[in-house]
This record gives sequence, structure tokens and C-alpha cells, in this order.
Amino acid sequence: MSETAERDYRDTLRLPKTAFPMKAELPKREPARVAWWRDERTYERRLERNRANAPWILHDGPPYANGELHMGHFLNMVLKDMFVKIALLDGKWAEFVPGWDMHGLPIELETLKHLGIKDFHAIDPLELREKCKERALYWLDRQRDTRVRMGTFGRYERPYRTIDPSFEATIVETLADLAEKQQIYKGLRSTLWCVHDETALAEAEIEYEQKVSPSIYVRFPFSDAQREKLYAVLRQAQHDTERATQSSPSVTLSDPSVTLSLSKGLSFLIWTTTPWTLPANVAIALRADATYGLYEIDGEGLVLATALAESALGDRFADAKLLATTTGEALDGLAARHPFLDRDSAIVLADYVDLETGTGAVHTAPGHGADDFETGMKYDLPILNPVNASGHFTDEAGPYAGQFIFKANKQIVEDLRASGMLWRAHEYEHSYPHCWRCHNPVIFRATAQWFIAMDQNRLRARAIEAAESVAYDPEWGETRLKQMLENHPEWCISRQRTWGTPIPALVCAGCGESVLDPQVARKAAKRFAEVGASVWWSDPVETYLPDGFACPTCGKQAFDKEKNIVDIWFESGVTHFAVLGHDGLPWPSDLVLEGGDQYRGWFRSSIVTAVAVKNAAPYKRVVKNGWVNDEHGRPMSKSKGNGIDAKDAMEKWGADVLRLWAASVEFVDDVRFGPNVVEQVGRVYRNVRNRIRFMLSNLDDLGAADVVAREALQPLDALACSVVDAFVADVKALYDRYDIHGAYLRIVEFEGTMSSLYFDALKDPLYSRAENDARRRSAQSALLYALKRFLTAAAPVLSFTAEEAWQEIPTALRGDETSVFDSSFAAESIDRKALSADLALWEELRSLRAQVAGGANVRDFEAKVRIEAGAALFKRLAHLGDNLREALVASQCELVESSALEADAAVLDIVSAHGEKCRRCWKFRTLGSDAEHPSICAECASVVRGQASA
RNA sequence: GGGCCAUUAGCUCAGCUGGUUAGAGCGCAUGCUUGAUAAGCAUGAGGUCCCAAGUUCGAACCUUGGAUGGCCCA
Repeated sequence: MSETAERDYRDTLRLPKTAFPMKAELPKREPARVAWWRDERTYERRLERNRANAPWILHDGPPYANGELHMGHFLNMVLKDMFVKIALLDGKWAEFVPGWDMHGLPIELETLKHLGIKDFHAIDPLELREKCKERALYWLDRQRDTRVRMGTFGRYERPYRTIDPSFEATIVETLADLAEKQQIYKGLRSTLWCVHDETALAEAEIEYEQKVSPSIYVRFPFSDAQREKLYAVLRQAQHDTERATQSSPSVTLSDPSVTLSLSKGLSFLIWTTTPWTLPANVAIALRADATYGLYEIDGEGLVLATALAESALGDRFADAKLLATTTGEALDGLAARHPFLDRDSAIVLADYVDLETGTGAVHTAPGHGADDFETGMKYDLPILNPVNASGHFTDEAGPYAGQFIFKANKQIVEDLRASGMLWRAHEYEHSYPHCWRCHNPVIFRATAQWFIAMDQNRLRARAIEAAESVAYDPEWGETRLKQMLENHPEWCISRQRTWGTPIPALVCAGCGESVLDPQVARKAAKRFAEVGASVWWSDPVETYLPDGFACPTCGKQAFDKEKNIVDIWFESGVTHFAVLGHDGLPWPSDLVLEGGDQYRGWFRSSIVTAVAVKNAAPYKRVVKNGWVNDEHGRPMSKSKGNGIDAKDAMEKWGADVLRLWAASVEFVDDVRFGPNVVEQVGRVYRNVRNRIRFMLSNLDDLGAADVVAREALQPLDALACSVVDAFVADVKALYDRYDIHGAYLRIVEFEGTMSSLYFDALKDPLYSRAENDARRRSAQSALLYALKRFLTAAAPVLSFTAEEAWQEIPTALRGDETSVFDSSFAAESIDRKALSADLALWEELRSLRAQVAGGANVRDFEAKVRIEAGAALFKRLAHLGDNLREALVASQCELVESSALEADAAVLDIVSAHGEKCRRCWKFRTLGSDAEHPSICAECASVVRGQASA
């Protein structure tokens, strides 16, 4: 070998070159990209460009402005962003207005805690509201930063906020609309009440502590008439059993001697630990599917659930004789007598009746319990409220009027004992709700509240109808939402707190009636729109009185302002009115996307307000995302220590890897998240990144003038472009079906096929050909096309990486598409038929390549491949020319037609290539044609000579 | 306790209206490459499709019951 033969030709090759780093360092780099998007106004500019096109609006369900965002928020917010970007790249006017839910008790409580105040009555409402506002804004800022850091696009400089004067005005306007349609009324509701502080409490202000209460079993006797009805039911049940089992019961109810044996009366037996609620009793609730028995004990008849008879009857269970049984359902509609007041107690059914404690017959006082209240509403029972604010009985409580309820307990038990209505009594220690402030036991007490009447004007029915016009993903969302509407109790929208939007109701100074007048409300809305709702606390009432306004009940013209605020579910329920339907944003929205808990929450509250006011659904499609659990499928929570903040996760792994994770899981279902899951998706990310890098690194020397037109591409490159087109079309179709996960799978698959077949084939032409060689320029042009189309398709998911790569494309090749978000999915219309032929050929090449790569002992360029192909396949392969050899990564390729084979069949013969390995291009060739370069092939020699002369 | 949902390789998931030996990516093992190199390519090992019963010529897929987990309620 001569000295020249030893020469290393590496520096004569066109090896890949790019500034796009292999190592992503996402946590470090992403913040700069966020700032770049902001400075470039990337989103705004694209919106402006799309302005003339069809709008597509995803309406944001507002996160609550309290606490840091967690991975559940991340998943939801990033998914929303993906859909917004998909619409944007599709040319739609996709204005996304992010919003925040900023009023409400959690913020009020947190603020009070910070101020060191336990009783909110002890602070001036205006001052407290100011402090709450500061707090809510603090959280909004933090959450907004985190949200922007995720790489999400939206109108962040002007979000909607439920504390904005305009928003507060919308809330009050909506109240006016509802009042006008007589959809709102004031009624009683059972609320948690502290008799010591004389105030209503929220669920969050309750602490459970142990308490000793009297545990009593009480008789509710049957009247003569009701007793006959009971017998009739029991006889029917007995009759049915006889027929079903073909056996006679040992005791026959028809036998008069049996019923006569109950000489000492007949009663329902109930159990309670709050004797003081008995004056408000109006019903006994049973469980529909439970078995109830009539027991005889020493001549007395008692009815209770058989499953609880032993524990309820105690010592005397041994003496009890079961006479007959029936189901709770059969007893529905009967009645018993109140044990000491002159009225009936209705027998009703309720789901919550359990068979663990008591008698299975639950004392029901709608004024003194949440469940009881619901049952009361359902059965239209009177809601008695014989207890005043300080916990003393009113005259309604008959003999106990004036007594403090907890003291009256003892008296009531003694009276029951004396009247013979007490079965037995003992002490009972249990967990009982207490006031967090004064630590006294709390009670349920009926108070006057504002309600939206769900069945007035067929509101519930119309909401259900409207829900049917909406599309759902998953489809069962429709059933779920309709179920929620169906079971929606009367919607209580008033709260006795400070941090919220006031309900502009007036109390008549004359008769004490509350009035929510549309005119008054509209005046308030106008005033709030100008200066904010806090003025309700400072304005004189006259500000809100229309001329000549008089009490509709008594005609007096003097009023006080009522001090109730609106439930925050009502506030978030009108975001669609606040945001949509003006500023060019259409009403209803095209899409809402929230966690599954919102079927009961925001999906429901939104559709109720929309139907009440506009008689239509406020959204066209409802998509639900699943819950984010930890790696073991357990719920994440801060208290358990397995909760992960979105911000921490992004600092650790980078937003883009997490965005890819969001796409890698099936978001509709519950998903798992944790270090191992991220590790896995991180490897997929690196794969994708390196393939992007390969494409970029081969475009370094491509000028705009060098780009070969699509029609002039070499066959393999044209084929690759078809594969790209098919890929983009598929991904677009998947996006359109909201199938982000499907798109993820397609992206990963596409990258694989490009890398293993196409990139490998291109290395030799790209590296060893002359810079301006036509083959090389064709390959580069196809790579450019593939890269750009790929980045566009991936941008909704991998926003940061797609943009980073886009910025590494030589400027001249990007044209006026400064950002990847200036590009579009839509290429020229695709010829589907031609495409499918191309895709088939691509798959044939994949199969041939796999046989070459995996089948023989010879490696890559050591091989000569001889292909015998049937007529049709031969024709297709022949069309590829030398590109066929490239695709197989062989040094030599011989294609022959065989009439013996099926038209599409092929037989491969892989042998050692002849010639010697070229030192430069590694292909096996006849060497030595160029005396100066004896160790390389003629083609390489020509390239090297060209370089030397240049 | 009720309603709804989920359960396919170690992990994330495909599997269209029931139809040959249930697929992919990541991981793992082995080999190649060292001109994408903290990369690339190839090959391979992994599965009583949660369990049980039923319908059917045939079930991962349909029906019923159960288990486990989740969400919303109670």
C-alpha cells in the first residue's frame, strides 16, 4: 500500500452539522423560549393572521386561585393548549381566554388565618374583601406564571377573573334575568349553624370531635286507620311469599287472634342521638330494599328492620316473635303518629338509610339535617324550624318553647319515658361536628336562602334536553351529565359570607320580606360594572332603589340591603356569559375540557345558567380528562406526601417531556404519573429529538435556491414525502378526533420508520456526494420537507422542541414562517390514491430492507443484493433506479423480473459484493481508476478532485 | 352503601362491527456499527388479555357474577 492509500478521507465528506444540541436541557432552556414567544408575540400574530377565518373557541373552566398548580392541573391545562394550537395551526381564530375563580370561602378562610382572625364578623367587610383580593391576586400571579411556563398560549395579559367589576356585573345581570323569569325564590334550607356564635357555618369550618349524646329508641305509634293499612301490606307480602315458596307461614296474619294479641299497641321504632330534633320530625325514612319485620314482644307490636332487630331490641330480642315481614318499598306512603305532637309522621324512602346502626327507620326532620332536607324537598314535606338562632326552642316546639336545645334533651327523654313512647335509652359517644372557632357542637338549622328553582319553567327538563344537543368524549359523559342534572337538588345560591359577589336583594323595613327585584339587580349590575361589587357594603340602599319602588308585599318604600353573597359555583357557572358572546368570541364555545368531577360541578352549573337564560347549552362539546394518580395508581395528595407540583416537575424534567407524557397516556382515563413514568417517556423524547437533529444537521449547507421542487425529486425522496403527507394527514385526523394519544403513537411510529429506513439510506448520498450533487440536493430537499411537516404536526404537543428546532432551520428555508406556529398542517390537497400506492411501496421497501439487514451474515455495504421480482413488483422497484440500492444500504443491487413468481412476490439473494471497500464511501467498488487516489472509488475520486480545484 | 369508569407484556398503550400463532414503543438480552456517537441499526426473550360462569362453530372483545383500583356522592 502506498502512502496515499493510507489517507483518511473523512474531512472530504459532508458530515452532519448543527447547533441543535443532542442534550435538551429543557429546564434550563425553556424559560427563554417562553420569553421569546412573548416578545415575538407569536400567538397574537398568528391570531391576527387567522382573524378572518372561522373562530374556534375552547372556553376555559377557571381553576380556583388558591395554592400551587399540581400535575392534575398540568394535564388539563396542557391538553387545552394542545387543542388551541391544533386549531391555530389549522388556520382557525382560536382565541383562548384563560380565567380564574377568585371569590369564595377557601380564600376568605386563608385570608382570615393570615390575619389571625377567627370570627369574620370581627373585621370590617370592606377591609376583609380588600385583603382577600390581595390574596387571590397573589395566587393568580403565581398560577399564571406556572401556566405560561408550561408553554401554553392564551390571552394571559387579559384573563377573565371573577373579581373583575365586569364579571361581577355579569353575575348580577344573570341574577336579574333569573329573577325576571321567576326562576329564583327564597326558601328554607338546612344549614350548619353554631348556636354559640349565632352564625351559619360552611363545611370547611367544621371540626369533628368526640361527644357524648343520648342514644334513644322511640316509638312512633300507629293510628287505627294506619294500623289497618300496615296489616294489609303485611298480608300481601305474606301472600306473595306463600305463592313463591309454596309453604304456609307458621303465623297467619289473617288470623284475628294474632293481631288481637298486639293488645299493647303497635309502633314504628326509630333511633336518634338528638332528641331535641324530635319536635321538628315530620317523617320516618326507610330503605327501599331493606326487610322490615313486625315483632311481637309481650303483647306489643314493633316495626323495624330485621337486620337491626337484635341490636335495637337489646335484652328483649330473645322474647321477640317475628310475625311478618315486608320491604321498605311496600311501606312507602304509610304514616305513623308523632310521639308527642298532634300530627302524623310520613313513611318515606331514602337511599342513605343504612343497616349498620339504629333501626333502619330513620327519624327525619328536614329542618335539622342535610339528608333530611333533601328528603323533605323530594317528598314536599314541611320544613319545620322550631329553633332560633341562639339554639332555643320557639313556640312551634310546643311544650319545650324557650328551652335551650341541648338542655331540653334530658326533659324530652324523661317525657318520652313518662308517656311510654321511649323504648330504651343510653349514653353514646361518637364523632360529632363542632365549630372550629368556639368548639361548641354545631347543629343543622333551617335558614332562609335563595334558590334557583330547578323545576320552575321546566328548567331541569330543558337542561337535560339541551345536554342532548352536545357532543361528548367519552360518550358516556352525556348520561353522566344528564344524571347529575336529574339529581340536582334545588340549587342554593346564597352564602352568608363576605368574599363574593353580593346578591342585591332588599329586605322590606315594613314587613321583613326579602325581595330580589330585576330592576334593582340591574341597577346594581350597572353600579358594580363601574366600581366593583364592594360598594354594596358602603352604598346607601337608596342607590339601588328605582323611582317609586315599593315592597310588593306590603307596599312600604323603606328597605335594607340583604347581606348574602352568591355561591361560587354560580359565579363559575356564568363564565360563558362573561367571556363569550362579545369581543368577537362566539357563544356557545366549541369545546370545554375539564376533569371528570366537573360533570357535577362546572359542566352542570354552566348548562343550568345557560338554559335558564338563553335556553341552549353553552358549549358544543364536552371532553373530560382523567385523574392524575401516582405510579401505583393511588391518588396524589400533599398530605400523603406523594403530590407533585407542576412547577417542581417542570424544573426537574422540563415542560416538553411532561407535555409528551400528557400525550403518551390516555387522558380520558385516569392516568399515572411519577419519576419512573417520566423516565420512560424521557427516552422516547430523546429518540424524537435525535431524529429531528439528524434532519437538521443535514440541512446546514442547503440554500433556498438549492431546494428541489417536489415534482423533480428523486423517486425515493418523492416516496418519503408521500409518507410524510400521509403522516401529517393521519395526525391531523387524530387531532380532529381529540385523540392526542393516537397522535402520539403515530408520531413515534413515523419517527421510527423514517429513521430505520430513510435516514440510513440517505447517509451515503448525503455524506459522500459533492455538495451540489443533484442526488444530494434532492435528499436534502426531502429532509427539509419532512422536518418542517413533522415539526408542525408535533408542535401542539412538543411546543418547545418544535420551536427550538424550527429556529435552527436556516432562515432562508423558513420563509416568512418565523415560528413553527406560523406554519400550517394543510399542504396542497393530497391525492389519496397515489398516496396509498406510495405507502404500499414504502412498506415493500421496509420489508426488503429488513431482510437485507437481518437476514444475511454480510453487513450493509458488504452486500450485493439480487432481487427476483414478479412482474408488478419489478415495475415498481425498477422505477426507483439506483435509489433501490440506497434503500437497501447495499453496494450493489441487481433487479430481475421473474415470470415464475407471483406479480407482487420477491425472492432475495444476498451475497458478498464484488470489488473492494472504498476508503471514502465504504461501498464496494472497483478501485484504482484514479492513480492519485488508489484507495477510493471513481465517484469519490471525482468528488475529491472537485473539492481540490474549488 | 349507591352511581359511573377502568383492568391486555416490567412500564405507557394498540387491538375497527367477536374470526388464523394478541401487536407497538420504552426497558431488558444479544449482535452490528463507531461518518446522527452520552447516538444509529438488527435480532431475541417477556402475556392463564384481573377471576369465574355463560352465549357462540369461535370470546381480549358479548352477557352475568366477583375481585382490585379510581371518580362523584352518601
